[in-house]
Amino acid sequence: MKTRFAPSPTGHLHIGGARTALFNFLLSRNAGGEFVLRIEDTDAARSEAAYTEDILRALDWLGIVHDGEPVFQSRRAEIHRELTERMLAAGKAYHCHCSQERIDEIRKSALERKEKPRYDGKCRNLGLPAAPGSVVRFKSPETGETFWNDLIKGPVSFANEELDDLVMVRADGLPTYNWAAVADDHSMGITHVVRGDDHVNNTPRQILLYEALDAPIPAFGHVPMILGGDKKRLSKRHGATSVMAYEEAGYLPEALANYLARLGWSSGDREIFSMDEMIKLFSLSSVGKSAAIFDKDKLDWLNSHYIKESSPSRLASLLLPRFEEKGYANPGEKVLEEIVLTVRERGKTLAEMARKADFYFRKTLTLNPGDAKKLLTPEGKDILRSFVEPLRNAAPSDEDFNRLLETLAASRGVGKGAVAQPLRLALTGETASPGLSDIGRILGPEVVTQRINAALEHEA
RNA sequence: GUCCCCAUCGUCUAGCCUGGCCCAGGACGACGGCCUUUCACGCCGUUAACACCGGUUCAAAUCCGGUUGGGGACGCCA
Repeated sequence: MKTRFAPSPTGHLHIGGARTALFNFLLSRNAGGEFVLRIEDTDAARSEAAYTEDILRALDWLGIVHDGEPVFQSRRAEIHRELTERMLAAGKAYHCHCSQERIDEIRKSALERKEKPRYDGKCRNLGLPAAPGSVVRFKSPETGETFWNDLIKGPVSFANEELDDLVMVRADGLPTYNWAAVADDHSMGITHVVRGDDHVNNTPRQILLYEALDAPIPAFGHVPMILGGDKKRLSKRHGATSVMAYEEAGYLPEALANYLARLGWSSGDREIFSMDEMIKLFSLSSVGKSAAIFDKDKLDWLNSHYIKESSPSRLASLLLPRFEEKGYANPGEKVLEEIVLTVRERGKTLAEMARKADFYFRKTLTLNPGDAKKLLTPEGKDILRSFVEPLRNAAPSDEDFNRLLETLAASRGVGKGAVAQPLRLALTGETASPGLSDIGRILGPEVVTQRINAALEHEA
């Protein structure tokens, strides 16, 4: 088995493409086959090397590894030319001299008549030679039916009369998508073509091309689309669609990969899969046939699951750049890991964790006026003052701190929460935070005292 | 418009091929509760679906037909 992922470098690798790549990867690895990457860069105007880089980086980040070096379609012109000659020589293709204007006219009037636009075959039997500006068209069978048993959708068939004579080679000599894909998949020995649903209509054309080439026809599998919340094809307006945007937003690669796999594929009731487990369990027959809506909430859940499972040292090294970006000094591995431990279960993404850990690093805190007004009342400051002495020297253990809260609360006849909140605001600038004894330990007595004093001086 | 595909809780899905174990299971979310120094985490519980119509059958989410709805494709883009 040999599968491939064949993106065109005309944009970032997006969620849908990543899932297609993942399925190809899982399929081939499951069967012990090969998985290759082919960059379809025949559209010189829109292709950019930077996008190729992005695609490579994104696949690598997700843990989707291809075999061998990436293949660039633009460098296979010789093979394409050869195969085109073969088709021409066999009378399976012909030169077409119809002008762009004529083609546009045909399409326009067909649409006006509410018909399916298609080439009328004017040059089909003229035996025209190649000429400047001419294209090569496929002599598509006019009768019969093209059928294949889709690996995901099951039996699919098209009446050949629905298909017109597609352009194989453009006027500039470069092959069009359908022809290049067939020529490459054939010459590269691809056995299984797994791609997006939007290619279903190309498949009968491609099968006809294989037949004309007298080449073995690969198995096809069409993965359903990923939709946005409005059931429209997922696009930028639904939010982030590029894979690397998810890295920036603080998602773990295993979470995204797991989520993407479960979007369309399933294995019983199971939700959590490592890449190895997915490889072991994957099968195209358990990929659903219907489109799926991208659900960020579920991705978030998976991400927090994997964050909770990650070691503090891994999270610390992932978080460090986010702190350095804000100009904070590296407090050292040990402290960083302690900080991580206090925010690991409080953030769904690395970005959220960093945000919740921000107060540890700040030189001075900015108190929300509303919170300050509510908590730094004369009584609140009085409570705060009572913390000064006990916290002056060493940070108490969690147990001792809890006892301190109890004592303070009891002496005032209030709950522990009532005494903890002013201190929380003083130490973190927030009313929600990690546990106070952890914070006290990480900040150290000096900073704790300093922050309490700053809060005491705060004018409501 | 034409062609192709799809149709189970709000969402991802199991079950469908090989009808009965399904008055439909799991997960996310939402809601409620417990835990608790706050916020989370965790735990417990609740909510909610076989699109519709007809047929086959003793029996249909499961098989067949139709309807409706949704998506995709109709480029010298990929």
